[in-house]
Amino acid sequence: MKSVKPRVRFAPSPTGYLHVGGARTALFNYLFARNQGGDFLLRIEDTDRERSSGDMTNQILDAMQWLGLEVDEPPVHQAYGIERHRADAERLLAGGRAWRCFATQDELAEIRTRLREEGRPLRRSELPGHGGAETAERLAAGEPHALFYSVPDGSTTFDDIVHGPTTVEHAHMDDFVVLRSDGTPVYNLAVVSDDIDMGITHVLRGDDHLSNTPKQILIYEALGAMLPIFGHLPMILGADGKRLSKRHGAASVEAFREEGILPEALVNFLALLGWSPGDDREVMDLPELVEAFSLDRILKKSSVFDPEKLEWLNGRHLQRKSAERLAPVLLELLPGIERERAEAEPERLRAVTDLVKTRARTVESMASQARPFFTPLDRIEYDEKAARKHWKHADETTERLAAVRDVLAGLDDFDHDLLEERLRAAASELGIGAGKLFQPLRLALMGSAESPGIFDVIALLGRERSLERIDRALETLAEGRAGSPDEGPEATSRESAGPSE
RNA sequence: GCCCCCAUCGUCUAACGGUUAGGACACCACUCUUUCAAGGUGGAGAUAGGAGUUCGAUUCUCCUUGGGGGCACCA
Repeated sequence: MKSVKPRVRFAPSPTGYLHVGGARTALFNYLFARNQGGDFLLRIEDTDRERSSGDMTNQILDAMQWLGLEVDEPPVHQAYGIERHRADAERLLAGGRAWRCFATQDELAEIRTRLREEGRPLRRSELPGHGGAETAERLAAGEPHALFYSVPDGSTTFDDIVHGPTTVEHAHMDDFVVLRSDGTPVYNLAVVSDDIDMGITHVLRGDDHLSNTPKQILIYEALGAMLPIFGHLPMILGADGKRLSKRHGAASVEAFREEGILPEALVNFLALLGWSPGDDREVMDLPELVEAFSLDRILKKSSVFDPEKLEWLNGRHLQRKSAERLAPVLLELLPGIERERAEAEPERLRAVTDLVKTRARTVESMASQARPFFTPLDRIEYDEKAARKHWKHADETTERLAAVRDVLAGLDDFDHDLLEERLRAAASELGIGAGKLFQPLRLALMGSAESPGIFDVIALLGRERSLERIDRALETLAEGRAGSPDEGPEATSRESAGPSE
């Protein structure tokens, strides 16, 4: 057995954002290449100039980089190979494997309809006045014409790496265009020509290309090239069983990125669609996937994209990821003022990140949980619902917050365990359950009834900020602007009404 | 219409012909607890249907049904 270094490629057409289906295809190619120590290449199928743009190409490049799918060679642009495509088409013609077609598309459509009814494939012999003098004349007259591949009798069999042996009868295959009358190549020719040129050994692509494969194999053979190994990956469907599209919500890599999904999570999730490591592992990063990947574990069945599982995985990766690496991501999602302040306190940002990453499923939610830690005093807003519930009785609340204030004011060391000891003691002195003290306090410190553990919050806020926040809450209560059951929904304090420090 | 492909819990999946058909997401209950999460424990939930082959089929074969893809001078 000779072992050739595998060379694979991902070949998207730059007609929009990188679709998750495309990303999955790219990923499998990448995983295979890395696992085998082969090369992973990128080819932009920009033959169709009208639907392509450099902008879209850059978006694809960005998305792949974000996912961590590094390419081994500069991207190839299919459009640049057009001369070779033409030359290959000429070779087909010279070898008697193609014919010139002077018929218009309308004429062809008519012929096709007729043949379809009769159950016969399109062949050159079906064209009126084929061959002979007429063709020669029209050619000499310089009439534009397309080149059609001439499908021979027989059948084509290939051993698909995921589907196994597959055979197609040529009788079911029409002769097909390889070169348009304007001299541009058609997909099936261009791909084969490029894959030969790039030395591609394995073609891993979506299921939807399965029925193109026999045509391409015929071209390979006519061109005298060695066949690559083909592997057709199952499609990714939406919840309704239809092919995944924008209708199903986010369908592009970019969209998930904007929704706060980590690249690790998306890669992990995509890898698990149509493939599994064989054991019960689910949460894996790119290197682990590379290590575990093998083509023979690819499924044939198409799979449904489940955004909820993606989110769960994202949560897992959030927990796995170090605060150092997460903090910059979080920082970007903070609003201006909070971002500035967080940036000025990298240590605190890191600690806050550690605290919130466990309870978040997206970086978005991580950011919104981290935000209150950095909100300037006069901008803190108290959640209305929480205030109605936990600050219901202003007097009582004031008494309790004041007690907490005293405790904190008397402490130099804001250590988690010490805080817990003192505050629990305070609660029992007041003769109330811990929750009755902690919830109003949480609201005072964070403006919300939901936050990380209260002792962590205090420790992280630090002495000065904790005290000033409690003071502000006390003032707010005194002014009766929050928590009063009689007041309307506008009772919550606003920036404009905020007390000065 | 013709051709091709596919079929295990709602979803992602495991089970080289012999398992009480396993795990994960989601769901439900309980638990932990200062809130929200996370975590822990438990529960419900599948081999599409029908014929074969076999001592024995999720697994092999065929049919049906269902789903997907393709049949362009698109890629």
